[in-house]
Amino acid sequence: MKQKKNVTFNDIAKYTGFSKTTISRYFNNPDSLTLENQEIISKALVDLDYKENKVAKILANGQTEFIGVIVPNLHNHYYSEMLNQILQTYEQFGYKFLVFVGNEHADTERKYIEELMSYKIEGLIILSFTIPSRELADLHLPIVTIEREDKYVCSVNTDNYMGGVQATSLLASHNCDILIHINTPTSPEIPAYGRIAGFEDVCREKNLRHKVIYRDLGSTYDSMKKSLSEILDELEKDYPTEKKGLFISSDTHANVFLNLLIQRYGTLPRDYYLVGFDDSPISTEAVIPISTVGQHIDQIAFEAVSLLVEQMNERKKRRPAPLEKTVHKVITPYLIRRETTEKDS
Amino acid sequence: MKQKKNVTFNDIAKYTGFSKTTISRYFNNPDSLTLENQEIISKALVDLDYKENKVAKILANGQTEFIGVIVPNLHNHYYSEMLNQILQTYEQFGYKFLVFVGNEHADTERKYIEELMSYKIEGLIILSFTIPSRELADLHLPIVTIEREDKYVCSVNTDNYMGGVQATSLLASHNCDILIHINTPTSPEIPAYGRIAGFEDVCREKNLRHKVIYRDLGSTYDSMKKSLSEILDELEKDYPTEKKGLFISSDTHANVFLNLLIQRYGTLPRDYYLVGFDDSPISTEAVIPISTVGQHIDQIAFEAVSLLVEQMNERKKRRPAPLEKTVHKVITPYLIRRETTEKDS
DNA sequence: TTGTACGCGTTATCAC
DNA sequence: GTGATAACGCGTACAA
Repeated sequence: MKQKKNVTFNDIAKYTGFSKTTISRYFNNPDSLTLENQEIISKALVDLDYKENKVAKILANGQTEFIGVIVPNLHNHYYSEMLNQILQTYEQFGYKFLVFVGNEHADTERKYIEELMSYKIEGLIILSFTIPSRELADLHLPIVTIEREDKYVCSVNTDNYMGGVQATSLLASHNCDILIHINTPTSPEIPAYGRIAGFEDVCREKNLRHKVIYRDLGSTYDSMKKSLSEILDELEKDYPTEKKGLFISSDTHANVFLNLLIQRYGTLPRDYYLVGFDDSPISTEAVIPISTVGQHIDQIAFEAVSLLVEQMNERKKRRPAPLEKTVHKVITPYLIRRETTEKDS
Repeated sequence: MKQKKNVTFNDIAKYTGFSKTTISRYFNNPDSLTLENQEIISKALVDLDYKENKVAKILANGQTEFIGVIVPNLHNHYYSEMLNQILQTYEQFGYKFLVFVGNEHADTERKYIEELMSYKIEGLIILSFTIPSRELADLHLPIVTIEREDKYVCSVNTDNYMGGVQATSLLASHNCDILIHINTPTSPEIPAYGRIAGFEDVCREKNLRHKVIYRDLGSTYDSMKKSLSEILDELEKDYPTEKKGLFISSDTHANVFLNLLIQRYGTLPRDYYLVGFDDSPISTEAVIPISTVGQHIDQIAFEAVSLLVEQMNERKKRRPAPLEKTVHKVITPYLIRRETTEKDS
């Protein structure tokens, strides 16, 4: 089967005259060998061109150093960038990632989780949202979710409420006559709901005229364009003269809305103020750079892996764990003022 | 160490009265058991809640079903979408992917490859371009590269030459007075060079006035904007009245150029025709949808994994392999006509 | 059709 | 400081 048989501890042992045990110790506890013997083994490794075999190591000590990851997709910039940052943590923690794309299909994701379990992953990071956290908790495996329903498991989320507050306050500071938030219908169970709550709270607190427009914009560019075009018509009709401050649920949507305005008026009319969400590339690359609220994706990824590593380490102790309550970390977002709010200022 | 000891073949064997071997056969060659006994074992699996352990399986038969993947980054839509499609092939081939982000640092990538080897990956897909294919070939492992220098290894690439021809022909069909191709300095060794060759060949063949502008546009939006703004100035100066057909190396760059024009003129001037490359989201989301050449990322990913699987299967045969020459598959791109060329038609 | 015995390459537990 | 020996959980000749 195998091309060339790999060099093993046995080969090194024979070559050097030591036992397998000593070779093992050279790697795991070198100080217990004399410097002399370390040298001998070190040389043998080179002579024989030894390559380590982590599979054997895993079977022997049970530590795979694997973390499973399930993302809904990688089209969405948020997910691909999050995966990017998660993978980067290899440098700090040394864990390897087995990645699956769930495509928002619960049973597929369950199958993936089973496969991951068979590879003895030590922990799991979940970005997909089809499987309830209740069910995830039953896996009895260290788990961290990111930006999804997280009642029964540990999680790291953006402070969406604060994001909503920041965006709304920015619009308010420009003295808009009417503040409008456009979003898809959102369950209060998921973190993104905070954006809506933040918007409403600021408006109420400051006693501002406002409105939330809930509408499913679809996932294709055309459906988004169609829905937003309708919304634009409504706004033009309902608030023809008012200075309108729009907080739109994502930069992608904000960009479509902006393009509609440009196509209609050749420029961004003075009575429109726009803020998006995510600080995704499109917010920079749009004809007119879009003000937005950014999530610290790098921090979130790092905190998620940290939180997971903590749990995994706890598991390895002899007295397994005090298993405290589920931890929910929250990362504060940042506001970026760009031209859709700071016009020719 | 371990929470609860896992149920093993031994446990099932004791429970059912069979031997471990029979249990193993139940999974790998069930037909060799009587239906009756299959039932008994099947029931035992449920009773004991058996979960398979692939790590042990690997150590025993050497087949990890792991494929290593190294991408330069995941910011770039092309890479994240390619990874997306690669991961999807799990459904057809069952291979799991260990993914690393190389960040274009050769030594880091070498370290990652070593780590991957220690996990006994069966094959490797390389999208990063820092390590020469000569060196990759020396790993003596099934390898497929995608869209990079591939002299000594198998690869799957887009037919960049054809892409260049398509883009250029489109511009030519609009009777542009001058055709211009903007690109970064590109080595003839990498597939993307074909775009330049295709452009030049079409222009020469049709005897068209043309020019290739080589310029490093940097990687930030601002540097791109700055460089392209300079190029725009040059074009305005050199070809003030000519109908200009621009083939730009990527949609991202084409979008920046488009935005510059819009900012300058409020609309896309009638004497500018633009074609980008990649069919990335920005080409659709731009103020004016950009004509572009699309790569069949799904096909490329599928062919890459297929090609790899072929090599891996060959390795498992008793007479290892006729090891033919390296295979280079080529996928034809598609042209999308959008508003930057098909104006009000 | 089923079982025995050994191997896969490492770590862990004792001894010495 | 070092070495036997037994796990780890499964696959596979070979035998019956």
